[in-house]
Amino acid sequence: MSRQRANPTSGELELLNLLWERGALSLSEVHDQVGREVGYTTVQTRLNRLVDKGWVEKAKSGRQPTRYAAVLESAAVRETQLDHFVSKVAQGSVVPLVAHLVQAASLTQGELTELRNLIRDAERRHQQQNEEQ
Amino acid sequence: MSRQRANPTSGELELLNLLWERGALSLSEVHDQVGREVGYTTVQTRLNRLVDKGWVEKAKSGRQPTRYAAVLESAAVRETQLDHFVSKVAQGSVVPLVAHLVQAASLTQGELTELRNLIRDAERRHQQQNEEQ
DNA sequence: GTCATTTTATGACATGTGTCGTATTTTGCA
DNA sequence: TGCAAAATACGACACATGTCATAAAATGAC
Repeated sequence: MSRQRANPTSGELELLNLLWERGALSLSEVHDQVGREVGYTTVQTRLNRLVDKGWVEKAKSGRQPTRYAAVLESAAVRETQLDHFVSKVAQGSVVPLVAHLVQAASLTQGELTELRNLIRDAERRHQQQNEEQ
Repeated sequence: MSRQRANPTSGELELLNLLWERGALSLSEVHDQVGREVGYTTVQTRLNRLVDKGWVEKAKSGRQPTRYAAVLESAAVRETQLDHFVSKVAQGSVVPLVAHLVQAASLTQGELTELRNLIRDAERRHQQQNEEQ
């Protein structure tokens, strides 16, 4: 897996997400698992373009059909996209963004607790930095 | 302003952000304030395409040059984009997303407090729902 | 070994967006 | 009023991406 900077479109992400979730897949498997009607060779073309970009790898083993596997790390891509989102879309303002998230996304009790701990840790780090000065 | 669903590209957002921040601008003003080298007529074309989409409005008053103004509400667009982001990019998992935010974005003490309150409110709403059952 | 099925290679077209050049129109000043 | 500058209209090209058709090659069942 590679942590290279990459900014896939939402269509490219459609395929990458599949490969991240299910691991290396053959073309026909990808085609089957794309959850909508789309031509077989359409998927083929798109997958191969991902290969050209170095985001996906082809591996042929024996007589099995070639399997496609994600080269990029999902976490790295998501972080890149998030950073891009914050700077270009949210214009750097994080609070309204999170506000919408905790309201629109119906989070479980457990998730809310996790978030609370996250904030608490960040506040502690802040506290420490202030004391060090 | 309109709350219609819209999914501008990052290039379109470049112009929309300007109009949201500075209000209605003439073409030459937009051109001046785009923070990079780009042809005058390039900006013209892009702005007019935004008009064709109904996302921006042209208003000519007297002999002043036409002014372009955003039709869309910034908050609505950002929310739409965020929802899209959560479902397509983050695959619905909000916690790691917020985790990256509170770590990467260097938030102020005040912002952290706001976030903590946000979470607290959401937890209270949760609590109430449980009691009602 | 033949043949239907599956896999793979290639080429092509449409659309959206970014880019700009040129030409026309409008404005405002001398 | 005439003319330079500013504003506007319009067309064109490039590139990325989504879409697919067609054809060739590989595979496997008989």
